[in-house]
Amino acid sequence: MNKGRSERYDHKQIEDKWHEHWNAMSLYRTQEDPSRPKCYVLDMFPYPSGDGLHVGHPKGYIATDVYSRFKRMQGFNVLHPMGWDAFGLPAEQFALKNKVHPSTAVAKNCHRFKEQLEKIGFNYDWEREINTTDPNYYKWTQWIFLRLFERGLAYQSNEPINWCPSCLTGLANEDLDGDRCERCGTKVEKKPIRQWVLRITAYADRMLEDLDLLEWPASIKESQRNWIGKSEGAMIDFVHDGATTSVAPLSVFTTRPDTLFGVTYVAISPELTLRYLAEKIIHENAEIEDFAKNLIAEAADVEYGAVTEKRGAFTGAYVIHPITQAKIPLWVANYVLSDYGTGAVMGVPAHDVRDFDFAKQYGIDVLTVVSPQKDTPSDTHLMEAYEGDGYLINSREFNGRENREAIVAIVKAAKGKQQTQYRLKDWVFARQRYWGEPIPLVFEGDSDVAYPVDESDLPVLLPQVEFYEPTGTGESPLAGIPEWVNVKGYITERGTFKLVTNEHPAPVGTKVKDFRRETNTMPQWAGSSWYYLRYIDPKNNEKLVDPTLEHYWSPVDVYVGGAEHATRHLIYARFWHKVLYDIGVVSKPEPFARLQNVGLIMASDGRKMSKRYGNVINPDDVIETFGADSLRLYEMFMGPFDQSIAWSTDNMVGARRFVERVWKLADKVGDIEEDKLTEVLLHQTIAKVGADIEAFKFNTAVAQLMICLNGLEKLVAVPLRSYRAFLLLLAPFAPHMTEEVWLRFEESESIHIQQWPIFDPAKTVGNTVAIAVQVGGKHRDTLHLERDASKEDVEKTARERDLVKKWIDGVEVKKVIVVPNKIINFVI
RNA sequence: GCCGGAGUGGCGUAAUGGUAGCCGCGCUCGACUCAAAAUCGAGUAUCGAAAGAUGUGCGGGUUCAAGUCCCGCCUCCGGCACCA
Repeated sequence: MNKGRSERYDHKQIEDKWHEHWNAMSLYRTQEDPSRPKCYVLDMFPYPSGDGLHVGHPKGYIATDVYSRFKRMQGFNVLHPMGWDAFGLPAEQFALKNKVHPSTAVAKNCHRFKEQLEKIGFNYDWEREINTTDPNYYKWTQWIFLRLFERGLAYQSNEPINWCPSCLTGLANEDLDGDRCERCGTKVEKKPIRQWVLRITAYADRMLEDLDLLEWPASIKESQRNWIGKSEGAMIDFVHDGATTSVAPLSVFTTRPDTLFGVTYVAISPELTLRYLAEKIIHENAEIEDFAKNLIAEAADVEYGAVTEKRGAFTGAYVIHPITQAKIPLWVANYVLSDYGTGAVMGVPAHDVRDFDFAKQYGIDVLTVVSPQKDTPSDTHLMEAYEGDGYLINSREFNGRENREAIVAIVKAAKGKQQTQYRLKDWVFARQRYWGEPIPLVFEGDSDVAYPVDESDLPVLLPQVEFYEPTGTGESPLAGIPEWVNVKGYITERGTFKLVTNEHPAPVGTKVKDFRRETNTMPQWAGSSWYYLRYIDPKNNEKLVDPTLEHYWSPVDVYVGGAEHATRHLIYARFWHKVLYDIGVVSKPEPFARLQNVGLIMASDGRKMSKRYGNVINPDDVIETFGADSLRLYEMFMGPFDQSIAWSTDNMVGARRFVERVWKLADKVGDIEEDKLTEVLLHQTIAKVGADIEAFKFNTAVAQLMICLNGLEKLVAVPLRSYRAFLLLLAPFAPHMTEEVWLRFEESESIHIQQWPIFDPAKTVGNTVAIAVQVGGKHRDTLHLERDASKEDVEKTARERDLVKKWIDGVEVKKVIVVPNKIINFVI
């Protein structure tokens, strides 16, 4: 029983002690157990920066910790791992600045991060710790690349890509913030360099469709939908006027083929104009060439997103309308984007605001072909474009038909074809930097035909070198390491490159040749696109993941991280997962069944916490002063989990008080019966806390625990039964203190492997209820009655109350509404 | 411009269409103390002495009853944006 009065609550002593014990007894080690339901709870693993953690970082980790402890107590076999996303530009730049090798810096930073995390008392299974920079890990990142390569999902490109002149590397579209480098804010340039690109667009449709399978926040799904940007429409060809049959016609993409008869010009982007000039499709014309070049230069100058004046010029060339065979003037226009669709649009001024503006400005005809009412003559003097639906006019045999309904027929008549267009672009996957996974490909001689490295030669190790500064020429620093680049080997019958060394000579009779390695590395997103699978089988060197284990643990049940990953990590990981699904490595179509976004913790000044502003709160300091349990409780209590809220050390004090009051309450615990009121309170609390944790409403779960504590404190003596249940409910939030107190009353093992308390719905309600009395919708009195009292009794009692009489005497009561156990309203 | 989300005390916030402000912070008063801190107790939306009235961004509406539902606005946050 009660082992004497408690000592003063010494969080430091208690927390250190339990970290050691839990470690020693491997309390949180996870093993597969097909007899129990599994629950895979995952945090977005951190990039271990040199600055260490601030109090905002662990908020999500605390939530998954609470959730996973709760699920374990409910009988689930829980997988809750942690690791490090340690490749990438930030790590490399940190290393350059501090004059250490990235691998040294990473090791140090990981160590520091782990130390900080351990102080918070997380229940991670550290035996499954992973690190994306570990060759045993990136072997499999490279392996996945080879699968992409062999399926034609990785291709080389010399198209101009986004080049950050400050980071000295190419960037994917997703790494841009408008037209600036998302990392350093520098305006990116278009630069044609050789790149590896992943064909993510091939999966656009499936990624869009399968969003419906996911229990994710609506905002994230919406962001992904916007990012993928699907448009249904048609591709329609306009033959160049006077061109020979060998010249390919000009294709335009349109979502409004129904307006085809309203085309009064066709506009092409300045880039396409230059190409047409070069190919002599447009007659040599220095004026137009200068004009197009100017438009390109201007566009590069203009602030991103700014709406600029529409400008254009007639090129002198014509195209032929696919149905009417009319000659349509070909214009160059600054509002036609070169990298969406075909870089050409059909101009329908009457039914597109942009085309209307352009046509007005240059005196181009406006021809109405859709009229909102049937049999209404067209308004030949439109004041603005009509983008709505209606009936076709001026459209020959299609006149009178509903515009949408006629689309298929018009496309057919124009010999066009239905087509879907996406905003999403293929993923620029190569980086011209040192600190990333080498892309496992080789080239023979000067050829640009790539051969995949044979699987038996994986991983392709990143060479340990002194000098790894970027070259700035667009080449990776690896290109400057000839002893790494130049290799000997042969091409196997499977078409793979097999390395030949002194230790591993070629089979007799094989012709060994010189090859050079691909020197680009992978972007930081590579390692994080599949890491959730590695935790399932972290030591496997034969397979990416054992199928039985994968089948047991997949998918991740709850994934927690910041909303800023909506269109990068969460898109890339879904893409890779679907490829792995197609080749049978994983068994579920989606990696993350449920996603919960964690809101930022802002500094108390309302700004982001940042070293730059000097407003960072270090969790180590908070834990030193208040303890990890208080920090955990406060971060869960501060507000809705997904909302960003400012840190307040004042409010932090409240959490600490709560912990101390629970601690002190142990002194009042006695082996006595639970009275009815306390029983109801406990059952209500069990119900509420469980439901709230499941729903990630930790703030109201903690509030309920406080309500419960307030109730227990009012008792002269606290029944052991009640206190026990309370500790169990609090254990996921405050694992150290509850463990310490628990073992004062129990001979048993840890509180964290106990059964979660069960509640009886019948016991969550008391015998009496408070019923509000309203007269004319206004609150006038409160009745305390037996629960489930009849409507008649409630009304009778209410009518006898002075406070009610006062309002209903002398007025006509038209109606009486009674909501059982809640409210009675006299309608007057 | 399109899409998604949010506006409630001094502050963080809470409310299956059913007593708006639970819980916490702060503040006020009281107890304990030589004193202070800590702790404990009482109070704390606004106006009003009270009765009562008012009150969830603004304006309408539906309903016996609206923070919650509907219509029209305003503001803030996030995504996309000359995307054809």
